[in-house]
Amino acid sequence: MALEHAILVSLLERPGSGYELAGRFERSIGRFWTATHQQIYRVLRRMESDGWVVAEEIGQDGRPDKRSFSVTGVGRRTLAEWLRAPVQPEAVRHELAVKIRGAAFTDAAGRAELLAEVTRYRAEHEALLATYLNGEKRDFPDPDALDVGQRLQHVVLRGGIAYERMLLDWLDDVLQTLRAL
Amino acid sequence: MALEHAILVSLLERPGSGYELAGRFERSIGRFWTATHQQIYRVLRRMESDGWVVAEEIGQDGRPDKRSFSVTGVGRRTLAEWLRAPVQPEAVRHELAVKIRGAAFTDAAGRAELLAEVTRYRAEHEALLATYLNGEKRDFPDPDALDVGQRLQHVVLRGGIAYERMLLDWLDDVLQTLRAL
DNA sequence: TCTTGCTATGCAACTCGTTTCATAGCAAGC
DNA sequence: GCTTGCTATGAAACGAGTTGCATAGCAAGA
Repeated sequence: MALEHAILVSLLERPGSGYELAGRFERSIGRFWTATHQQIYRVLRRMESDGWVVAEEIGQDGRPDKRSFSVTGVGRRTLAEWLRAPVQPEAVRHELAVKIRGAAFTDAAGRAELLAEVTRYRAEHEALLATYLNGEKRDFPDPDALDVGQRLQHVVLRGGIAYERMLLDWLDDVLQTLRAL
Repeated sequence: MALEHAILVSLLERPGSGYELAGRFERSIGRFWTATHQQIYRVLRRMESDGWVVAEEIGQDGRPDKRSFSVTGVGRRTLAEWLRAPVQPEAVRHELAVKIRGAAFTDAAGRAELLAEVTRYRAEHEALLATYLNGEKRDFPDPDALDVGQRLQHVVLRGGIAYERMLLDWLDDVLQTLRAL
């Protein structure tokens, strides 16, 4: 499990409440590690009781109080230790690939519907690539003038961009293959 | 959940026992949908009681009996229905990306260790690409002489190859970035 | 001879992840 | 006035996935 560690990284980049973290997981970190607010709150409680993070109660008027978390020395050391450990082999789950192989066992109408679905899926990822490229222009306009953290964030974003480009090319290949059956 | 559907596809490609399925998930299907033998047995039992598959008891001498499963008409229809449904947005979990961003919060020694780990990880995926390319040469030597099922299997394999190539390029980018910090 | 490994299936316990629901006040729009 | 939506947190239940263990016979190698 690495949700704890993803949270540690996010809180080191900037302290924040569970709610704020959930928002970040929706937006930026969720690109490479997804989590719902339920998971985040549960894991945060465990991390707090293990002393990895501490909460600061912030009373707000008009809004519910929030608890802003920051990483402790223990949390930093835990992260450093995890960084040294080998990357776990990841569990691949590519539903579309299953569907494509499954298309061998349906009729022409079913394959036509799959083709339409792949087209829709492609458009979704084209939009995602566009937001990545926009984010890159916005956040990293001058790649030579970045600090260490920004350079690392940038290389991860480049990974997302490379992935989306590869995916779009492959989806074109899939569409051609389906049409040519 | 799509483990059921991955199993249906695999059993349509060729009927087999839970054990054989587990082997296929280790080797070929596991490239895009992982599962352990525990999951497979459990799901097979549910699928059997729902009438998606039927078992044929095969007594073997010297070895334990096995139950070979094949897909029923109900199973086929279930698969066809699932094929028509939209692809679910997948839960991305890219541990290495978390580690790379985490590297901003460790010292030079920690970053050196991460660099070594990325190098090891790269070698692993280089080997994986080699087995994909070998499999492609072996199973699809003449791309123009394939039936529908093989064409679809081939395009999925091409996806795997494209992914690994993209990943290797990106890992080179990561290594350069880490070295230049 | 002993260990390791393969075929073949399964139980039990646990952790992880998702979904649904609940509370609560405020702001914005219809 | 009513609904929708945002900030902010959490309980409860369920479903999915992992890990460890058990059985059992045979084959191969140290």
